[in-house]
Amino acid sequence: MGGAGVTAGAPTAPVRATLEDVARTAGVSLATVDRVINRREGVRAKTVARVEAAVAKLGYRADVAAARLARGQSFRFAFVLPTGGNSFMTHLTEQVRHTADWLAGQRGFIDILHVDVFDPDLLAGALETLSPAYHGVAVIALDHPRVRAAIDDLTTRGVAVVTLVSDAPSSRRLHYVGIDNPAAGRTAATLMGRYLGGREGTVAVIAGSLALRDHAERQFGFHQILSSEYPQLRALPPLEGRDDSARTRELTAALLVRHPDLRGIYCCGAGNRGIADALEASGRAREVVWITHELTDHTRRFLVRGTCDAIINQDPGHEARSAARVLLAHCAGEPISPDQERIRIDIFLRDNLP
Amino acid sequence: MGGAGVTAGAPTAPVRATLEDVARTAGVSLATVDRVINRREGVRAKTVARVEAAVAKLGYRADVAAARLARGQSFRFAFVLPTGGNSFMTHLTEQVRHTADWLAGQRGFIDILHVDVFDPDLLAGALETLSPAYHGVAVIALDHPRVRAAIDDLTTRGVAVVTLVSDAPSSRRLHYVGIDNPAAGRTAATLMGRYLGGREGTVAVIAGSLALRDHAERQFGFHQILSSEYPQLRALPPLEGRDDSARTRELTAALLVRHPDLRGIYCCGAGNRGIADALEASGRAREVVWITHELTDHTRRFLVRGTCDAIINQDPGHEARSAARVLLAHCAGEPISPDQERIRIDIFLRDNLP
DNA sequence: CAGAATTTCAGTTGCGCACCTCAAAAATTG
DNA sequence: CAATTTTTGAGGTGCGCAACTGAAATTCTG
Repeated sequence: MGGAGVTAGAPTAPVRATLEDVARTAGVSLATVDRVINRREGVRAKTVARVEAAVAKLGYRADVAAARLARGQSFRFAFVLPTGGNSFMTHLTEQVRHTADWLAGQRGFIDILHVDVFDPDLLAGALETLSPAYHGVAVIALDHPRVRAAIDDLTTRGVAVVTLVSDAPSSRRLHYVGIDNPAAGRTAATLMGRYLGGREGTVAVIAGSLALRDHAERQFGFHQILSSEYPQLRALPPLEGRDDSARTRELTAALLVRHPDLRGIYCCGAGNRGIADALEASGRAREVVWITHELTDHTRRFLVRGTCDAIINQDPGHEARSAARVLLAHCAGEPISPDQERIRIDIFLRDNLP
Repeated sequence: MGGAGVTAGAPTAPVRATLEDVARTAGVSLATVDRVINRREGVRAKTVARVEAAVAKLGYRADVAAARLARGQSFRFAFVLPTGGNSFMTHLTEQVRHTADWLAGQRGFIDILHVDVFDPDLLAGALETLSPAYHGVAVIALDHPRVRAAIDDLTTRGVAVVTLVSDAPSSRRLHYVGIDNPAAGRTAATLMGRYLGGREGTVAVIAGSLALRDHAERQFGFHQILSSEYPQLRALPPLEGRDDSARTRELTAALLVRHPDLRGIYCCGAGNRGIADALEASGRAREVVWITHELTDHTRRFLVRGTCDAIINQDPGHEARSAARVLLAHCAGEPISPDQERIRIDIFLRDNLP
């Protein structure tokens, strides 16, 4: 703007135009402006135009605080989270609790329901018997016909459903809050391939369960890139550690014995303590590249110690807030800004830990 | 909670406790509750305790919409951004504009002032002549005595100052919104070292200007890790490309000629088009590991094409929103949640691009 | 052209809170 | 005990908007 590259004069008037200002300059009453603004019917086209001109002229923008207060509506959301669960789920639950705290100031209320989300019948049952008082539901979904049906049913009943962390893509859910899992797997593969330079050898993949859509998708993405871009690395068939440390330790220990040329391990689920134990016990922790998911107290320690080489992460805080924002915006008929709601695939090395 | 792992009964009452509810259960008047809530004086300790007990019992939380409306205060913030500038700065400016849009609904108003932020005198001058009508300022700082003095002066006058992207650590700014630059440099070095496996060779560092604190810090962090962890890689003294593509192309071309054993380039500033051009012209784009900063349309293309190997990024959208949130929270006397305001060091590979 | 049906508009209320005033009540002091 | 100070109550106002009520203006009908 200004000549010398500096424009530090007095700011433009900080006063907001109110509905009344609009009414006055349009020469109509408050009520008429309200009808135009909120798209109620019963206003002549000519009057609408007059009001809209006034709105444009004054740069009127509704005060969201006043609008919310006047509307006086409040919303109830249910977050369906796993019972028990691993560190990541514990973090997520905690973040949902924080989000609930914040939302309580915004006329939004979150109830956390704990369900065994890995059992399709239990999960579907929980969704089916959900109180009709809820305006929205966030659920760690399972891509299973019964669950899908339950989600579709809720949607039909007018309840907004967002899937959280794990999606049910073919359902009629409103939105998915979580990462692109195949892309996360590809990211891990690229990192693995580059870290291993041109070396030949074997790479193992350990999942919690391939019945879980997110684990399967990560594994798929990983294999896709590894086989096409790094043919000198031989990927073993994926193992299932059931997200259990003890079992994962055994699997890892067996791998290390059976494959002296083991160069890398990609863990696309939980049970990381087992992997760390086995790797450290074998004495090959530094030479084997281990890439895993989710930043927790444990994985952070393994990364700092050098046992783990990279962590692919999704930010549970962001996910919890995003789910709440999407639900609230949908129920209040407000728009959302897509790129604020996109959950990124974080890569953490020892050096960029938050 | 529930026996079968499912607790999907009727939610607790969705009604919010109001100030009046608190007054009634505490057996005092609205005015007294107000005095307690807003920490006004003139209330006996015993009465304070009674009110606080009622607040706790009812789980009372002020309705932020109503509070904001009643308070009726509004805030003006100035964002001091560079004139012209590179892609990153253009993105940032756009994101600040979006943020301004959002903030306008929250009784916050942002004016964007364009200044040549690389000239300490101009920048300090702009800060000094800033209208006193502003409650807060976000500025891309320069770590220079005059700028520092200007910031301290604003702070003394009661204006909240946050530094954005580039800090002035020794000033009395309220908060720094940006990444840990030495850590970003270390991250680049680790990636470089790992990507190059055990190979020997030369690594070049290109900065915009080492007089810029962020560039210097990145370069420092990079060298630190490279020399201590990857001694087989020889880091050349940093070059200054002045964030200019043409000049950076020449520098890069000269590097490629002079150092046949050049294995990697770390660019901790702008001017990436020059690097890409020179690398692609030399035919060594695939063998030289190039790591750079800031995800833009250009760097994204270089990454997808394989010319660039990794991008260290700070999210300008997050930074703009965070600066606005911090300023607003400070002025309104509200708390901020630190881990939501922490700007992460993103690593982007071809596979996890947003 | 009267009367009915419809469209268009103005006026009013209240959301929950902050902030203010003034007077009454209680506690403290000499 | 009276005089003084401290604490509390009652009440009001207004923030900007949504939503409702009822009346006036317009159009339609026979």
